[in-house]
Amino acid sequence: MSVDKYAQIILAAKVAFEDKGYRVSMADIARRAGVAKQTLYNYFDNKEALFAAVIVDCGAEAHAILDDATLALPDKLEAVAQAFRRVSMSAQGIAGYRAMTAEAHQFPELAASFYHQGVGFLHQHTQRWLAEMHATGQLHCPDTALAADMLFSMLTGFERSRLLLGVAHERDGDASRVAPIVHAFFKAFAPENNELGESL
Amino acid sequence: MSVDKYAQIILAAKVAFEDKGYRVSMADIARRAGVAKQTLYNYFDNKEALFAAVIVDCGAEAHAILDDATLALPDKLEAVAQAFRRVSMSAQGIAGYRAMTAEAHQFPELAASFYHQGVGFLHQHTQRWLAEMHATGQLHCPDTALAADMLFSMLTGFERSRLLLGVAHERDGDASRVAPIVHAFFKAFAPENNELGESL
DNA sequence: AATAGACTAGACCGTCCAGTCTAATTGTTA
DNA sequence: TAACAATTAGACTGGACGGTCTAGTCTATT
Repeated sequence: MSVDKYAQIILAAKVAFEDKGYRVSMADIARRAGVAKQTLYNYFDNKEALFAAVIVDCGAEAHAILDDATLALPDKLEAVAQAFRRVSMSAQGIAGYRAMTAEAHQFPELAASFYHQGVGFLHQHTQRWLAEMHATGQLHCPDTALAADMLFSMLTGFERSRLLLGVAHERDGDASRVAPIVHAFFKAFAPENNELGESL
Repeated sequence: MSVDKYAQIILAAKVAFEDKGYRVSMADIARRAGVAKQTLYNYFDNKEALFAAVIVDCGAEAHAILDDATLALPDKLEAVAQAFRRVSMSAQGIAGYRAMTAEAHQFPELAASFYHQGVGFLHQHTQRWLAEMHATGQLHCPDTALAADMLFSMLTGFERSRLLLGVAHERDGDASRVAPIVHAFFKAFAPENNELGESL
């Protein structure tokens, strides 16, 4: 029962689940890990436990990256947005999202933790930060939950759908969109300190 | 081979796929349809064909609603946004999205048509309309593809994730968010006819 | 009454898979 | 070297499922 083998199994299982979803057979995972099937069962009680471990691992990974990025928050929202986008729109991010959403019914508590460890956490942070900006008059943003939703929606939303559906590929998830999105966000929530006609 | 039975099967299969994803057994679908398993195979060559028929049916349904809504486009973007949101965030919309994205690898051409019949179509329309608005100076929106992405992202994006992951339920997909989102969109793409300092 | 075609119920086949079991092998420690 | 734990390959079980087939029913048309 070595740590190496554990990591090796988790890694292979992660790739396998990303590749084929929860459907991959345990035999397939064992083959990818270069390990006997029984060894999987030495480390994990059953397939669900292995899947859960993989998801938790992904969550921890994402959490670490995002947690790191949020340190920059007061200064640079854009850096946080970049990090979020890098995590979410990577091939692994998309595959993980697909796998987790597909199985959310079967593993509700796991799905919830996937959310809260990942983007939900970032969402919370951002809300606090928006509230500050609102209080100091730098933004006009009374509904921080809605505003945070809008921001993170723009950073993944529609492109993610295209990636999930296989309509677009890879290169779409590049970083060049972050700046205009963040810019648009600030403009949308700029304080109304002049006579802007809001025609609609 | 009656039209009734066909519709009956499609309907039951739609509910079944929404409920359990592509995994539902044909026996289950037959049971729900109140029909013998063999009858399914009288109407459809195999499970894939049945799934495809269901997806096409959903696509047609969504397309009809959205096509209708786009008639209002020059006047009321908000009405279109409402329609889009109603389709996307309904329980069926979410379940269908989940089922289709989960199986996109297995049915790439089907996934593509799902996209193009649904939101992709709306996206195209909106782009043309944004281009017009940009040309007449009503909006400042040089990259219409990006802007349309941002709009539709905000209308579903983050909330859809919560619904897919089972973190939020139903009521989130309500209509009250459309107005502020559309408002924010217009503000973000308002023409820059004054000395707004764009600090970021 | 006879014919044809759709329908039903359920048995059945082959395949795949989660999970168990066993026997042999390897590696480590004493 | 001896003992022990971890690992391996692979056979095996039980069950689910896609898909086929069959025997027989029901309905409408001729």
